[in-house]
Amino acid sequence: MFGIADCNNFYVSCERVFNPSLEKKPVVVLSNNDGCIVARSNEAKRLGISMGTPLFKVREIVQQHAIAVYSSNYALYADMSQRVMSVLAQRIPAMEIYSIDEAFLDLRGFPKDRLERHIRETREIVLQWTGIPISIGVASTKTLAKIANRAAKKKEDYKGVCILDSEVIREDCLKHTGVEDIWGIGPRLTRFLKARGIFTAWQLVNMNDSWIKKNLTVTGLRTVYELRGVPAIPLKEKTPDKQEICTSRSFGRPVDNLQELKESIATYAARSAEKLRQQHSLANTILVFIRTDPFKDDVYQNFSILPLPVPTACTEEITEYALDELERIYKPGYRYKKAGVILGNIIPNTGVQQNLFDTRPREKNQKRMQVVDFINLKMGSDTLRFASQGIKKSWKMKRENITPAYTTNWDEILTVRI
DNA sequence: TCTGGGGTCCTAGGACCC
DNA sequence: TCTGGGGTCCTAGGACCC
Repeated sequence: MFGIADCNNFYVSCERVFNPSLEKKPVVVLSNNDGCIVARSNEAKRLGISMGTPLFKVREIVQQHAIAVYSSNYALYADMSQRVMSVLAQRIPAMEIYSIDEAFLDLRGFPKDRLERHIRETREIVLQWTGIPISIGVASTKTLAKIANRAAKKKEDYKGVCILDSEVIREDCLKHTGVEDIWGIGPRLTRFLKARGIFTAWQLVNMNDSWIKKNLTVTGLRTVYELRGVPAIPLKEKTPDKQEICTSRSFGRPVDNLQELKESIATYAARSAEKLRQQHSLANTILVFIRTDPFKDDVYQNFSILPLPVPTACTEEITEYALDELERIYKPGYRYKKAGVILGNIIPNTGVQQNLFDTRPREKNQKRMQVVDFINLKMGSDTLRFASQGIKKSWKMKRENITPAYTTNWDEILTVRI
């Protein structure tokens, strides 16, 4: 059996741990730059606020019902996530961390009579030790476990745990699951299926394989197998190295000059290089992109890809190239809204093909980066940084209503008065 | 006024090879 | 009038996930 543990309204739950007065009240958390709503408490969901709505479109409802609105606090959420995952890891033999708030659990070989009790206890312990409520779905495949998880969240009487362990329950669940709620079926396939009269998961699993493969490709066929109870998506215990690393942000205000764009690109290049070194890899290509506000007239967007002469993870070198590429695509007279750097063609940093005409002091650079990373790990990120990243960064993203980094910054630790 | 960020996987089609 | 067959590799674009 597979399980999936999913934190309920995760970002909202994190905020509530440190501010219990938010319990039972409508709360939402915003995306970066305070743009869209990306997490909602059950109370906010009931008020009809849907996932991904831009805040400005629901301002009235927010005011009318005094919904608490928070900027994203990723330092806090990432740390809380780690706590939840480490508690799960203590109780479950193997797992795959699937996202910031979800983990697939390997429950193979668990005696059936002890399974439910163990899962329920695990849920209690996570709540008690971290303050985060979770729901757990269990079934014979990942996709079915996802469906069980939805049921665990929706139906009160499941009390947060749903185990889908008989044919009768499976059939009943599939009949009550719309195709749009299947893991792996997105908006486009939903439209396609509904146009052909297929509305439920149960209808989908009864279609024949060749039709599914032809119209939904092999990924769709895998999903259908999983819904039938045949595992087709394995558990990935070890997170594979990233093949592509992207750092991009929208600006807090429009940026109309090259100097500030350069600061942002240097900042994103440095962050990307840091992620690259963390997984002991090197990049072969750098992509830089800039764009104006796509919701306004007179849009300009462009990108430039540079293949590197020698694969690298050196911040200085990556920044240098990235800034060159920026100059090639920058057009004056526009108000830019977003920029980013993507490193691609990533390879492990062992056994690198050298270049005969390379003049860079590679070993020296590598040692310097090691020192920079070490200091930043010990003294806090960005303790040492390149001057090209700018000092003021007045273009940086908007986060007008952010809570302190309670658990990761000594200066922002929670104060309790008794 | 205000609209996120970071990924993976698959396929079709073009370029190229013998 | 007639113009092969069988491949690989790469890229862009589209789909999906949270």
